[in-house]
Amino acid sequence: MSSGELAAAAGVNSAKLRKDLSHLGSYGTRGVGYDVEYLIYQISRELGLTQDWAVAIIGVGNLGRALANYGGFGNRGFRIAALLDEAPDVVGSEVAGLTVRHIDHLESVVRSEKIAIGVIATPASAAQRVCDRFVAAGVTSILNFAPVVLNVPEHVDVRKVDLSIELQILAFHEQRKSARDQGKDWVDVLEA
Amino acid sequence: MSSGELAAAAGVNSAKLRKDLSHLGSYGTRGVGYDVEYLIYQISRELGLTQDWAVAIIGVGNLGRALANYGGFGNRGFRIAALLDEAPDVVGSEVAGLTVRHIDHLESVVRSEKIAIGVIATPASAAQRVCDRFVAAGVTSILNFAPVVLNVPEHVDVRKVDLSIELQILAFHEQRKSARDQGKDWVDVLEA
DNA sequence: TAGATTGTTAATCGATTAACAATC
DNA sequence: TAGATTGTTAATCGATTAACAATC
Repeated sequence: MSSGELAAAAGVNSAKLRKDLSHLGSYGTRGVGYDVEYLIYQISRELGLTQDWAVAIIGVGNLGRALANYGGFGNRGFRIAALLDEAPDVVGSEVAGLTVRHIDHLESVVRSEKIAIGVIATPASAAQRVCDRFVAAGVTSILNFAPVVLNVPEHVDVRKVDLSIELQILAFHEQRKSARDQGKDWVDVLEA
Repeated sequence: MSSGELAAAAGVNSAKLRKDLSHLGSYGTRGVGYDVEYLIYQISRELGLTQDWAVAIIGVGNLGRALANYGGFGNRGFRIAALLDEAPDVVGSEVAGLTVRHIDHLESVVRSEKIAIGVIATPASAAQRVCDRFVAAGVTSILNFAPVVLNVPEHVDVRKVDLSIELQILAFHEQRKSARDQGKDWVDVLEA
């Protein structure tokens, strides 16, 4: 498949597509194009999707359960390897095929399961404490759903998922729509 | 407060900050700076945060419950106005202070509650059907948590929350870290 | 009036795109 | 060899930043 076809499918410029792909290496053939199958493999490898990543979820409330049951992870190389919680009525129960363990086992679970990514789905009040334990146990990638900004050392990556930001973006567009209906053209300036 | 101070706090260039603020209007005073209180109000208004937006959540499983109980929405102008589901054992139960109604009431709820944003937290199989009903009922902003790409008319905004993308970003960085440990310097090129 | 700081114009920088030599 | 398409260099475009006239 040529860069032109790929670019059209992706909705980008073909020169940009070729330049971007060239960062990964020289996987095309002049006069012929790209082997899509091979390209998918190379990109997946580059993005780390060909590896298997063990994930631990801390906090087995509604959000933790939703994450544990979310099917999309498995086929992208993520394996939910452990669920931990503090509440006695949750510890020991089975969720998404795993037995929930007490949070006291965090350090030993990180070691035995080789946890690469820690997911924090606890209330805000517990998040920093859990984070500190992850960091002390050697986890350097953390996904935080709690509505607090976590303090971590330089070498640790934290990504914060703030569900209300998505709503805010929609609300902003919604407002623009009604403003435009009222002939307030200035809103278009902000579109850019 | 001067643009220099604001820029330092936000970690951006002061000229950029001034230029960006100038898009909203001329809210600074030469020789003096900006009134932060007033600036916050103007920006909030611009972003639509001073309005009250009614939100309906369809699908009251673990994710729907987590969203309904998420505290962060209220103080940003979002009000969960309705929870709808299909399952008889969920309909009629109380979640986050609201009684779950049957999805048959979608159209009437959109009208009576003046729903501005529809949140789809159903299984993938039901998402498009729910989406179509939202659109037919006049909702033009949809937040989709189901792992499917929704088909909507031009004038409808859809935002898709894909939880595995956040994990993928972490995995990519995690891979970079270990690659760097092995002296593979090429990964740094991708950082840009 | 002198000092400070905005809003905006001009200069710089980086990213996107067009063009083309290399080559399948 | 002739046609096609890559990988990359050069040109273009837009966004960021520096500089400064306007003005509080």
